[in-house]
Amino acid sequence: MLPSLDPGSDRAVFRQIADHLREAIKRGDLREGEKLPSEAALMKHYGVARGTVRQALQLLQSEGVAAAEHGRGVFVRPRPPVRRLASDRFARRHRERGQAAFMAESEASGRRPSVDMLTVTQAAPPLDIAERLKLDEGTATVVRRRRYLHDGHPVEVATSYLPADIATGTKIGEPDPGPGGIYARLEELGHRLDHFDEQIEARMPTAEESRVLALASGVPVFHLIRTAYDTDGRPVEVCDTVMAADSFVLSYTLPAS
Amino acid sequence: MLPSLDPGSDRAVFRQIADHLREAIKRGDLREGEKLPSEAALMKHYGVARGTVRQALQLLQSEGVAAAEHGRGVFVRPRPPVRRLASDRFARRHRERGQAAFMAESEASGRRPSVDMLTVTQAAPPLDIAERLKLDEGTATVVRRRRYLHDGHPVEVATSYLPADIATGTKIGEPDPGPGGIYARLEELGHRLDHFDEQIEARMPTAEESRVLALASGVPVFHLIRTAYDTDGRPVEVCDTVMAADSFVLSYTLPAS
DNA sequence: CTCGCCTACTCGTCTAGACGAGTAGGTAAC
DNA sequence: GTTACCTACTCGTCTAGACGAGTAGGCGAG
Repeated sequence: MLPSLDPGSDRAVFRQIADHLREAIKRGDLREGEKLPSEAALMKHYGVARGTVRQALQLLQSEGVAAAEHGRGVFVRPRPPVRRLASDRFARRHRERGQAAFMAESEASGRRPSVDMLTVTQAAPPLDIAERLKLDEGTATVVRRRRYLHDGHPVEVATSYLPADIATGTKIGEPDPGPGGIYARLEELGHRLDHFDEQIEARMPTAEESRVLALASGVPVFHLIRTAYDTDGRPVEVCDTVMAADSFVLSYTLPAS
Repeated sequence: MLPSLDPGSDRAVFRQIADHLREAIKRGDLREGEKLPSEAALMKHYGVARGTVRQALQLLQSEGVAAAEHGRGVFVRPRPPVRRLASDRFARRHRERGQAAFMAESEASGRRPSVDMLTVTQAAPPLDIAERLKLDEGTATVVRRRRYLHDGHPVEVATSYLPADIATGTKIGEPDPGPGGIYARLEELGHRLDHFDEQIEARMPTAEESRVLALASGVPVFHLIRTAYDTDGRPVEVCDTVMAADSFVLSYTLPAS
């Protein structure tokens, strides 16, 4: 099934082995979730040392193509179900049905959403967040942190910051903010939402993020920072979100004029 | 400068070494572009084998924190200058100044943009592109492929597909489409642009992408697929773009209503 | 002064072996 | 039948060494 090494090639042996396995996956010889040949089998097939085989497998893992499981083997990394996030996902019409954005969308796609590790505290935000909220450094905010899961698998951690003068003493400062989520509460408090600015970066996860999101190696994260503005032009919330990039497709509509 | 190993810890030695170096970088002891201790120096400092040191350095590279340069050393990966892409970047008012989107924006941020590896061909698009263009499989399109560079560094490769019945025989089918780029030409041809749909994914690069974009290991890519619609609701262009994720921040405005 | 070579240092690749730890299936004791 | 153990197989970590190849600086020949 796997070809032999090309001794004339100047491509490193471990790269050639990785190429062979990658092709086999692409061809469909090895399907999603299927087990790759064990290190021992590859050593025998190619007649190389274990270190060389491991380099090849390491490469595939860093590409996000394969994932090793201790004691079991190396497997073709299954692609998790993808959530599509549309740019109208925070539109009022969705909110008025009484569901927060994540839950509504996730259920629509036929999956079981849940929230986890919810904490609500009061603290001064990081400097860049304070700037976005147009607050002086050290000004108190209500900080809502939570983890979102999809069919039990963590996919996203988000931290919201709201100026304390708006949120303290309201349902926003409580673990359960009630139907429609914090955006519904903000509007009830007289802060009619006008628009959101969303900034997107992609990078490799920190060790901490890798743990909390249970990420396989070779999976980057989306880092979203969203600022909500009310109709007075005041920023009323900043939400800092880290998402497993293999679980999301983001989608936006851009104006042509 | 670097601490010693904790023999009592159950954390693997190579992870501890990577932790130490990561902390040193975070603390600022090692600055952007600075050289990490050589493998030999780390072997001596920690009293471990070279393989162990290399595992630690490999880990940092896969995190995008460091980058090795053959024969020179391992360096704290400098963060390249970032381009911010706003959601109005294809607005008509920009186009009317006679510059295509990339060039205009790049020069505004004080950098030297250039385009490279430009090819224009006629071919049937991949199936998913054909679907977005609402074309039957096998229908011909004009395919424009190019690479964008920023101060001489490649940052983005893009492939545009336009229905042949619109584009063939126009300036869109020529290497230089003229002032304002292909969107200006489309509008002149009577296809007034209405809006764009942009879909964003993030993933690790393929070997091919890694080469063309000269990516360091540990740098993911943004994969954008943008569809342009005219005022008749007809899709008139699909642009498939792969961007070095460390060189971009994407920014969008979302409606609240 | 310039060019080319030599050398020391750097990372890249590969080998051969050791021990540890997680998994899974069979088997023997209860 | 259930439980506990044993064993074979898997990947994870670490060692010690070899050779290759790219880089950069010094030094001598021209």
